[in-house]
Amino acid sequence: MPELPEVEVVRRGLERHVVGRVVADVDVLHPRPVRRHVAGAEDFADRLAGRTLTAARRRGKYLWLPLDSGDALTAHLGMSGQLLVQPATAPDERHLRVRLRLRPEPGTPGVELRFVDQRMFGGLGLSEGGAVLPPEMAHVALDPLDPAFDDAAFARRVRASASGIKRILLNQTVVSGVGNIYADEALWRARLHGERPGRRLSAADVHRVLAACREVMLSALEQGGTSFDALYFNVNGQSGYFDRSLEAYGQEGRPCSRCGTPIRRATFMNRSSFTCPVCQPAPRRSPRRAAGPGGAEGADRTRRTASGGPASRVDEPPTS
DNA sequence: AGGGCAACCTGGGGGC
DNA sequence: TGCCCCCAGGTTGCCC
Repeated sequence: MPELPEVEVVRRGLERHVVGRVVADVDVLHPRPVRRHVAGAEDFADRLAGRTLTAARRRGKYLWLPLDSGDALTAHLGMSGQLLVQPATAPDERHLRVRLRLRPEPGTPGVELRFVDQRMFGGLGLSEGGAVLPPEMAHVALDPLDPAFDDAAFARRVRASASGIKRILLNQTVVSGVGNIYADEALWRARLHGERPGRRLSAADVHRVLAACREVMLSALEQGGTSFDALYFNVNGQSGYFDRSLEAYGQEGRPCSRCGTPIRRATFMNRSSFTCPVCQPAPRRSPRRAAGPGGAEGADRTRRTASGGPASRVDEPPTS
């Protein structure tokens, strides 16, 4: 599950191994990953052939490689995407979707840039005139590691919002690069429950969770960034960070390392959230009760277990 | 208008 | 043994 650190590791790998190379030709083996290119897979391949990849850039979880044509090759890894640099002789990966053959340099073996993606939530694109910043990414905010990230503006925006802080952290138009895993980790570090409405947080709360986002992402970046020396680089969220350093995400039932209380899993936003019920107390009432006029569905009232069960969570098992 | 949420995908794993 | 359902979650697009 690539979030900012994993994508940044890929960017560095691209910078090192493919920038300056010329695309010889392109095979689109599955149409879905280039679905965003409305002119079709063939046009996508034609526009890349013969072009030089001049840089490797990133915004949030999006990548792009400016071309000498002024266009850009764009990439998003989605949930399961990988960008691999492989010798042309390497056997095809099971989920190989797009192959870019790079023009061989004298005296070196042929190399390919391969987009491999099991689930195909991600994809490649060709952004016209997108070398500086693809318009398709203009809506994406800066990430917290960007020196130009405006902490004060972020705090103002959070504190003006009725949404839960986790939802805000996952909103790429507010802050980019944070996904479900690092959101949970940052909230655990900041001792904040993800359903706490932004407008009920103090400025100190917001700065604390922002600092925590930076800490967890930098920590992951250090660990991931040490392991891609080889020509082959493979990043799909499996950095060592995942095994060693997670305090909350995926730790259901394990004792919180601060207070020993078992970490709890809850369903939120159609996915899992992991929290320490003691360090990260849930907001008192459901975040907003009947925020709007149409609260019919919300009739499912806050479920409360006296013995310290789930404080307030709506658990709806999908109907089968 | 902006927030909330289902759909998009596939393979692995658990349960029966 | 085999099948079926659930689960993972980033982003888009639709609905309210």
